[in-house]
Amino acid sequence: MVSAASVKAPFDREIQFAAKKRAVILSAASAFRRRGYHNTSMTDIGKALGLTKAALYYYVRNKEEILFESHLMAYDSMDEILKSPPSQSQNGLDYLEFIFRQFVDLLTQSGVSLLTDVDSLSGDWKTEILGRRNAIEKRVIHIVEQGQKDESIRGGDSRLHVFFFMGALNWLNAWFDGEGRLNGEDIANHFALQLRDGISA
Amino acid sequence: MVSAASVKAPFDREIQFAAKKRAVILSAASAFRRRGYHNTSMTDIGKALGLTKAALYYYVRNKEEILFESHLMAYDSMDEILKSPPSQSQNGLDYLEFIFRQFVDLLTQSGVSLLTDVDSLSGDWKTEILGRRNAIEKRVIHIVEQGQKDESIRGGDSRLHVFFFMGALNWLNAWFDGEGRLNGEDIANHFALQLRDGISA
DNA sequence: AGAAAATTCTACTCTAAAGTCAAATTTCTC
DNA sequence: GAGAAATTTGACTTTAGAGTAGAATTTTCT
Repeated sequence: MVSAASVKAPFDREIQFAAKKRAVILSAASAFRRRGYHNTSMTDIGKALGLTKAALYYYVRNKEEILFESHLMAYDSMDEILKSPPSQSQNGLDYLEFIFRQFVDLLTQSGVSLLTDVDSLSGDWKTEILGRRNAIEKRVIHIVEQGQKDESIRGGDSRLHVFFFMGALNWLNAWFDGEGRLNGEDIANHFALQLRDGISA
Repeated sequence: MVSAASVKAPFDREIQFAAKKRAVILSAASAFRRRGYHNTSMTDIGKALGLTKAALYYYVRNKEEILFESHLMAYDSMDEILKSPPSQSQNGLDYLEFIFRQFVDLLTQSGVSLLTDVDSLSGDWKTEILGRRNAIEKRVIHIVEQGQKDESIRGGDSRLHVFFFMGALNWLNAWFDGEGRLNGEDIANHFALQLRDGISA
């Protein structure tokens, strides 16, 4: 169904503004991922969108806000993925694989990027982002521990289990570029298997 | 045996200079790892050694050289590790574990850091560093392929196998901090197991 | 001790890039 | 199509931090 609201969207000022702001963040995030936050100037970000640097300041307060929102966007997506609960038949390992696959898809299919440059954020912004990352990590660790309880996942330090395959995810984000022989699905399949075999009981 | 050369070292000008330069690089590399290249100023680097910024320029041409040498230092260590050949009894998987353990030890025990900020290098320096990284990756991929041949490692895209656990290594470098409950040996044991189980045939 | 070499410092300059502002342009509303 | 609101721009200012020069200090050597 096409809602009344969504039909009106193109004429709604706020929605238009939000959509453009989002485009700025997404485009910048992609550049940050490829070249790094500090190697991407506001002029670069503008140019990629056919704008001058000054126009960007109509959408964001400053460069740091862009970095902050880039991080948020990634963590929002991950939170979204983590919302879907396991089906009753699913043991911990299966559920973990299910989540992990979606993480891989997120990074390979949607334009969302996992950024590493948290230290370029200051004060509250940094605190919030670190908090979000931590919460996600905790959530995944919890899934692993569920799996250890139902004996689908082998024992051992659950955090170390998680750090290992989350590293694969972060690294994937760094080398994957959308071109090349490897497509997202192949990677997801391969990684899912390596994840399973690495920690299954 | 203490060689004549090493006894003389403290009086040898060049050796003293090289040792100090090395200390600059190592200290800076550690700061780069923790806070990032661009969030570490030359003044910071100097302060950590009880020097002013200007004094650093007695040892290095510019900041970029420090980044370059930091990278080199890590890759030299990894090359060193990769030099030891497998023993005749060792299959591909065992040899890979042997190498991987030493990589983990390198990052947790010695002060060496794996940096990610390659894009802040320019021209030849960037090319060289990317080349070195590539060579190491190739070498590790080759080990995996040996393991696939001797059937100790399961089939599948060898590069993807490697990307997975090399991601764990890079990520380890980002979160490990020397304090905390987890010591290097525990991590090495855990990671080695997860590596094996993830790809063994 | 005194000269020479090595090392470090103070006090600058220079630059890239972030951020600002008032004016120009485009888009929407009636 | 006129006026208002939204968007974009060119031409600035500002700033953090890299890099430099020459003097000052420390170390080494005879």
